[in-house]
Parts: sequence; structure tokens; C-alpha cells
Amino acid sequence: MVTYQDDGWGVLGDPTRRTIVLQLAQRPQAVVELAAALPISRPAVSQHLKILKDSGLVAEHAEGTRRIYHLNEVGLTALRDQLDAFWNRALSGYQDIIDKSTKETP
Amino acid sequence: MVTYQDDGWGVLGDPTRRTIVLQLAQRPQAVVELAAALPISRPAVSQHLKILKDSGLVAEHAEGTRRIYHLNEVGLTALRDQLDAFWNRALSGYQDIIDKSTKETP
DNA sequence: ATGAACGGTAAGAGTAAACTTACGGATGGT
DNA sequence: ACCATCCGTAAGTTTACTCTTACCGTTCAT
Repeated sequence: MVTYQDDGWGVLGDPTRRTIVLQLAQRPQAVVELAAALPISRPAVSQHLKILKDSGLVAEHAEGTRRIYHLNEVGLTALRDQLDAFWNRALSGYQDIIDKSTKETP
Repeated sequence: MVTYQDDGWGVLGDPTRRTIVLQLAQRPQAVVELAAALPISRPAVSQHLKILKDSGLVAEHAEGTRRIYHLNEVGLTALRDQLDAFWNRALSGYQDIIDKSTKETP
């Protein structure tokens, strides 16, 4: 009863789309490259990319006949903030661990 | 092709389950109470609770005929850590904002 | 100009998730 | 003992997501 458009969770609920995001985190890539790294057809990748683009998580630009997709920082951080808001509410009873993200990545 | 059992995202991908978690964050509640606050039938709530319980996000204990559900801190933080791992990888190109969670909740 | 590579979209099939109603078991009160 | 409340599960329906194949437009090279 709730399309993934309605909330941010659903967009990344699909493991293929998460894989695409992680792929693009390494470097911007064309559709053909993404499809080669995935076990699904190229049109299926295009459909996932459309969803990711519509939700503002990725963007693309043309390079010849290729469309180079890359992450959209604004959309990604916005979604992460949205999820953080959920976690803060969900874990409000356990205040201690909310700040566990003081990870100074050594 | 991926049941929500396979990963943590799917479990909270359903907005009803997120609402249940937020409800339980306020206080432990019986099934009947949760169902009263939701637009779906009581059995549907039971089914969601089963999924949440199987994934370790909630637990319950009996009180007379009632089953009082409450959050499971261990499972919740484990899932949040899992999501954090994704975000760290996805946003690794934007190191600055990864530590934005230095929020000392004023 | 012709052909090839790239990619978006339409149409349709298959599958899984989420809901409902119906039923049965367990506990507690009278 | 009997009835009411609470709740889990089974069965079945509906919805919507994901995928595939097929087709078409665009861009570049020869």
C-alpha cells in the first residue's frame, strides 16, 4: 500500500539499488558498466536508476552516447538524516548508544 | 527476490513496522493497544510483530492473556550499525559529513 | 549515409508482501 | 463451569514490485 516513492526507506530497501549506490560510491559509471557488475539485464538497471534518480540519490550527465551516473550528495545525506531521525526516536530510551557514532575513523 | 529476512533494511522498509517500533519506543504495549493505534486489523499487527520478533528488533512477555511487546536494544543497535556501515561506504567520498552525527542533543 | 554502441520505455509475466476473515487455544473473572 | 478477552495462525485475495523481451531514439565513427 506504500510505494517506495512515499518514503526514503523503500528506495534503498532493494538490495540491487544499494549495490548500485555502493558501486557509484567508488566511481561514476555508465549504465552498461553497472549492468555488467549486476546479475540482471540492462533495462532492469535503467529502471532502478530511474527510481534512484527520481528520489534524488543519483544524477547523471551525458558523455557521447553514454550516460554517466554519479551519487548525489544532497539527496543521500538528506535520506541519511531522515533515517537518523528515526533511530533517534526509536533509541531515545537508550540515550547512551545514540552517540556511539563518535567514530574517529583511525 | 529477496525476502526481508535476508537483510535488515526490509524489516523496517514497511512503514507500519516503523510505526510499531516508534510506538514501542514510548512504552511497551500489548498487541491490542498497538492495533488500536494503527489502521489495520489486529491479526495484521500480529504478523508484523512476528517479523519484528524474528529479526530480533522486539521481544515480548506474557501478562495474563496479554502479550506485552517491547523493543530489543541489542537487535536495534545491531541493525543500526549495519545501516551505518552502508552509509559509511556510500558516503566515503564525502568524508566531512560522515561525522555530522556529533550532535550533543541540547 | 550506414552501422554500431548506448540507453530509455512499453508491455507483460511472475513473485512476494500485506491485508482480510475465520478459527482455535490460553488465561482470567464471575 | 462458563463466558469474555487476548492473541497467534491458516487460508485466500489483492496489490505492487522486479524482472524479461522487444522496440525505438540518439550519438559517434567510418
